[in-house]
Amino acid sequence: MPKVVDAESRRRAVAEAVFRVVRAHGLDQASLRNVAEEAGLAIGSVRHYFTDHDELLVFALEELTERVERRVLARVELIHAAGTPRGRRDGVADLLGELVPLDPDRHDESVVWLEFSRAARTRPALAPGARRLHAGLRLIARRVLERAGVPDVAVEAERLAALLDGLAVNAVLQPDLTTPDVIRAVLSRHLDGLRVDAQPAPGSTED
Amino acid sequence: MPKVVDAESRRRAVAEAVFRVVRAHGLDQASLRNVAEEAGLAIGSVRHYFTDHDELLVFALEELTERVERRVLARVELIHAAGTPRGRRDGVADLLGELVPLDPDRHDESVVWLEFSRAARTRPALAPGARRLHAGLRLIARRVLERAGVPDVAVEAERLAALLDGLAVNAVLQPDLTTPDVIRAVLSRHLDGLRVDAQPAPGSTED
DNA sequence: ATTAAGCTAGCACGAGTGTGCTAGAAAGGG
DNA sequence: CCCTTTCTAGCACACTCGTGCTAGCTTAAT
Repeated sequence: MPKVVDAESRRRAVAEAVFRVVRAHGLDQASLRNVAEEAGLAIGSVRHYFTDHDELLVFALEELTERVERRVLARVELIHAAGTPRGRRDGVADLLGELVPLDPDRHDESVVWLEFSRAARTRPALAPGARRLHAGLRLIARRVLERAGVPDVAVEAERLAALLDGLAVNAVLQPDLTTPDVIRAVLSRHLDGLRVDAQPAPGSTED
Repeated sequence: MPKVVDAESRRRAVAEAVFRVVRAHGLDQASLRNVAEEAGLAIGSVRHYFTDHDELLVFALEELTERVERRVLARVELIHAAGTPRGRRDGVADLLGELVPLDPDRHDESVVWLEFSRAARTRPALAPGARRLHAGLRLIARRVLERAGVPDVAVEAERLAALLDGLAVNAVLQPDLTTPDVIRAVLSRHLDGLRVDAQPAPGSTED
């Protein structure tokens, strides 16, 4: 048999190249040729792992989603582990901080998120992935607020989700004005207004 | 002399065509050919009014900005006219509602705003216009909060601006989930949390 | 060493892009 | 009338795009 290459890791490497191109020049510049060059491969090689241009973008979007989900789930574990209300509040702040561009890595992630989400508006192939990310954020917001005993969770979850998205968008579009310090201050102010460090709601010790 | 055509109104008509194409298919589809067809003109005609593709997009962005500014300024007039605190609070709510996609027209406007702002990240020609819109929103937020006597205006203005941007983005990207009702509820909740209907700050009767 | 599969590399085609340039149509002033 | 200027229309060029297709390289099993 031939040279055996771990196909999945190769696909992930190409997805990384997609992220770099999108980051630097926008999603519409993520052509097969540009991505192949960024990945250090010939265009034919990329097409050996992805039948379609669409499939490449869909895979990259799934890759992004999984990466975010992995990070968020790790944070959820930490919150479960924390016993004191104080520890919980810090855990929540860290969890939400995970979803907002506080460091260069997450900044890049937000850039790619915005590019893909925007593209999904006019590219049907990307719509399911974008929807999943959107719904995931709302789910997290809802869970966090329920646990904290915040009233009117439906509206508050939308408000929190909109704030997080807004901060991410601002950091992406005007990074010199929306610095990590500003983001942290705004987020902290919002949590104070919600009294997230209050006692947990009754019957919320499990799950 | 020849057939005299009002050049400025013709440029504005072409800009409208840009908006329609961007709305329907995204900014990267706003090629000279597509825009010309949408405007019912030949590509050569469009190029008679715009030397460049960039100039066309920059003009369209300026047109969008002027439209928003006109609407906002009209609202500011109304707030100045209102005497009672109650009237002022309603005026503020209406002003902020002007910046968020509550009806189809403003929805389309938000779509175009997001497309241009995003494009400005990798297209230098659009950067000044996008920056102007961004700064304008913050200026309005700051002014409104100062008038309402909200403490810590710097952070609160960023929070309000991020919320407005986030609502707009969500309405653009997932319009079936982020309905006008949701937007109104979130905005109202946020204003309640700020106590915008409190007494105006001392020395804020002028300007 | 031979074989066959996975992999790499790239040519070719039709479609779409911005732009330089040109030729004709349209219409008010002489 | 004709002329001049604005406007309209579009050809042509070089470029990029996704994709169908093919030829050669690499390597593990026989």
